Amino acid sequence: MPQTTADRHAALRDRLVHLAEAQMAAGGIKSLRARDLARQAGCALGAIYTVFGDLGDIVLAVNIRTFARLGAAIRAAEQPDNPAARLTAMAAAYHAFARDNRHLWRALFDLERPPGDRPPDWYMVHMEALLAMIEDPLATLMPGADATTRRNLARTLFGAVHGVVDLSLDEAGAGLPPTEVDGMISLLLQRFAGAAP
Amino acid sequence: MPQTTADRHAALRDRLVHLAEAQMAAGGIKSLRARDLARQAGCALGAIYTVFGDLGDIVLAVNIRTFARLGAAIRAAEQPDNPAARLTAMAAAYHAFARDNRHLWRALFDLERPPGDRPPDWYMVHMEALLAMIEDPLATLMPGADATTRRNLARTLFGAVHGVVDLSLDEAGAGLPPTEVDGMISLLLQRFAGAAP
DNA sequence: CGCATAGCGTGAACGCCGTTCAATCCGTGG
DNA sequence: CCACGGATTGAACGGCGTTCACGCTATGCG
Repeated sequence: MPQTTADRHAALRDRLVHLAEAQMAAGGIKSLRARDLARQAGCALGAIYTVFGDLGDIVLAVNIRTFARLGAAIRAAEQPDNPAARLTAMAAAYHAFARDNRHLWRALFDLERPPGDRPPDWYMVHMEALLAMIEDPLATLMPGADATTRRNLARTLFGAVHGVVDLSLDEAGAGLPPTEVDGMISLLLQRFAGAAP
Repeated sequence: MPQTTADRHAALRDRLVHLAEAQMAAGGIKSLRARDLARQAGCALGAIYTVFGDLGDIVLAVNIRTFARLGAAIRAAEQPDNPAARLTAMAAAYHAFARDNRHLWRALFDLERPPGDRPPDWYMVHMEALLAMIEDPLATLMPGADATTRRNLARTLFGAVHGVVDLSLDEAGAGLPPTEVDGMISLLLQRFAGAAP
């Protein structure tokens, strides 16, 4: 009994996720086609729906992997003792990851959920982990702040960095030139950290 | 000759843009259907393509109107003399507009352009006008900065505010609670403005 | 070993989409 | 009144995600 049904399903899942990741990295979410995946994976069109509910579920599976790589990239950034420098280093790592994984990174924020329902648990877990990494230097920076304040500040800083990176990677005209992004984010964070509370 | 072809085309354009705006406001870009528009406008399906190249062109026409309303909303915000207060007031107006026009506002940043080509001119014009409004208080705040620096700073601040607003309006888990957004943005801007150059 | 059966994989078919274009309609000039 | 040309039409096209009735195969049983 070398191949149970579950084994075959797991193998197919894996093949589909990797193929979808490659396709999304190359052409973005919108370039994902069920028929292309089936052909590349060597399975029938309908087989996809025996291991995933729909194409959106495959995107979610890819996003899990992307989130893991993003977290690793930020953790791998040097973490100076100086809290402001640490925030800057994390932001630079975030920017670098977004730039180097543009389509996969964008897919993280393109979850199209039916209106009003929560994001998947795993999304929250990864996101909370990211935000916790920001809260850490904040605790040093603002020893007096309570947990709620730190939580809100972390979300503010993340949103701010995310927004600057987002607009700069959209060639939409509102973004900074690529060479200026890290410097400007650094300035923003330095000024935030530098002002006395 | 009460109705030339051009008149009829102009009237149809107008009807289609307004219907598309209503539909997008209610259900977002993705809820726009050529067949719905044709039925509601009382025209044939093909008639749409006599006045617009494709559905994307209708979205662009709606976006022009949204951009104009956004600009008006921000100009209508009180403009205190204090530069930091002015930035805060503009950011609050931006947030309020985004909250009250969620889907139309989001459509502004959902331009799907073929990769590598510039956004339409009108987009740049409106965006530059927005950014110029930010540069104005910056000139007061940092008298020594040259034009390029001010331009980069304006884009940084816009991106930062945009990012915080964006994540908070996505119920994606990374955003601030709605009640905290204005306060946190204000704090961010105050700290930015407050630090000595 | 042969047969019945359960369940897995298949790909044609479904419904919906944006877009096109041959056919039709109609206002106009002769 | 007719003929003509541009404007309008909506059926048709190609492509999409998703489904499901069918056939195949692998397994348990007589």
